[in-house]
Amino acid sequence: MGFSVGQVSRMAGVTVRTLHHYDEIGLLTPGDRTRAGYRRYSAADVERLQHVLFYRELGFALDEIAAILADPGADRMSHLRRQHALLSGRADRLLAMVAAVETAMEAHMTGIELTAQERLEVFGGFRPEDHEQEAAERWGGTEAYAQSQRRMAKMTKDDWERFKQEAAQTVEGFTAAFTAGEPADGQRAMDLAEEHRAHITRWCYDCTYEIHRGLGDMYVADPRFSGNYEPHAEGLTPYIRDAIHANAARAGE
Amino acid sequence: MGFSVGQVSRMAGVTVRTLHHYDEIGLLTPGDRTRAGYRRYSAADVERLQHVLFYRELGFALDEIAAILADPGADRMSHLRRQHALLSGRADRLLAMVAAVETAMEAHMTGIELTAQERLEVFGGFRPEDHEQEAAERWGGTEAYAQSQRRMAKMTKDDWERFKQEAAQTVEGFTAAFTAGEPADGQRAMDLAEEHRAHITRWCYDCTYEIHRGLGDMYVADPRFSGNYEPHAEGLTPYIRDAIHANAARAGE
DNA sequence: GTTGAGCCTCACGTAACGTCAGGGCCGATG
DNA sequence: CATCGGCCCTGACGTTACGTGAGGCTCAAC
Repeated sequence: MGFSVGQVSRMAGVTVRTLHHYDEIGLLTPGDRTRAGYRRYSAADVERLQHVLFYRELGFALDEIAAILADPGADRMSHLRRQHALLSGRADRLLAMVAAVETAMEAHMTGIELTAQERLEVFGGFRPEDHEQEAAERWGGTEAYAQSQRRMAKMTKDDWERFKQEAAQTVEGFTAAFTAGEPADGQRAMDLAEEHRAHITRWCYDCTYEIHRGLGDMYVADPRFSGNYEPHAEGLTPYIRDAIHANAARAGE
Repeated sequence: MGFSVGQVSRMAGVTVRTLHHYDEIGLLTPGDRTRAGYRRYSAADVERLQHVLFYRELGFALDEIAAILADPGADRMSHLRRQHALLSGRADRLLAMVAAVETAMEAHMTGIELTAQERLEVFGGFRPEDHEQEAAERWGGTEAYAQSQRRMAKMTKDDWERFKQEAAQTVEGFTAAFTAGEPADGQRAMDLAEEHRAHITRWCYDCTYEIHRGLGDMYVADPRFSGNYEPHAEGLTPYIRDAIHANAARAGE
């Protein structure tokens, strides 16, 4: 008994070449060979292969996988814990992205018949639709997002303009604090961050500190936000993010 | 205005070299250059980059991504639909894996103090624990799995032996049908598949046709199952899977 | 006894970058 | 105004994780 390369490759859904490769680099050396030199994989070998593929799926390099599997201090339970942490992290991200796409689809459909043109008229290039998608992508908040959608949908043109003006004021404040050289974890910057959070809560949805931190990170990462802030002052976007984080830290959690 | 390579790389979380590479292969050519030859990325360029990274994350090759993004017939909505399908597929798989690891952890902890030794004694190598983990990995059934756990936990040594005997009978039947050359989608094979499904439902949990199909696939993929079937006849495992699929198709959905 | 499927070992090819090397741009600073 | 540090440029070779044959052995089956 024991399995040949072909059998193992079919079981595990990899190519024969991959098995050869893993043998070459010593990641998975079959326990035995026939007298003809054929590789013979034991059940234990196949189990090891499955662990390899598991970690590979999660994006680990082969030498890292070798290190993980070689660790003698790692018992079955610690492996499971590690795998669980890695998997749920990935799953969270994916679910957030799914939610983002769903809401984007919704926004796309409803937005068309409602206000697409009008919004463009009012805001020029700043399209809330675009921001909504990305926002959802980060905090994946099905709940908060739905809330936001409902409120936003009811807003009139006047509301939009007031909303935008308030937002602009906050940005002004941040710009002033930033160019004045005040630290991002200073009193003023944190107060502005809190004001920003309140602004969102008032107009859009209940913005927790956690969500707020997510927003801050996104501002830096997304050019549609940073592109709106950076023209005021180079480096303003990370400054705002840091202020948000400092404010969240101040607030407790 | 417009962004430099460094700025874009920081925004998107990629290296400068990656942007150079995408420029080289024509996947993402910056809209403009300064007189000094510096790349200048427009907001549209950055958006394109985000789409590229999105599909890259999902495992597409760069030339495939180029094709996707080049498709003139693809409007925003069809992109969203595609992304949604891809994402939810991945998310499903990940969630199933998370559930699998969770139940494996549970089984590991409770199993040790309960019956680990006894089960080993009875089955000599065929450890239901191991099978449970892998089963859960496929159909990720929190519900069905919990049910199974509860029922299994109550089984006595005698129950286990009857269970195993029934299982062996089914395998015998499959082996006979297989070696007799009867097709996997034939009457006999499908009946055996149905019997197998009933067997699981009786002893373990409510095995729907969908779950059953998942099991069939797993039997082929996992050496702990295939290793138990293949000794009866080479090729028996895929035969059983095909019979299960045929039976599920016959049953309607 | 030969034939076809499966296995072996080189060995070069490829995708998607990483990593220097050698050399311009440019805003601040002495 | 020189120069210094940071950012940018273009080659060009290195790396990872295999893909893809070439040429030849093995083995169950007809």
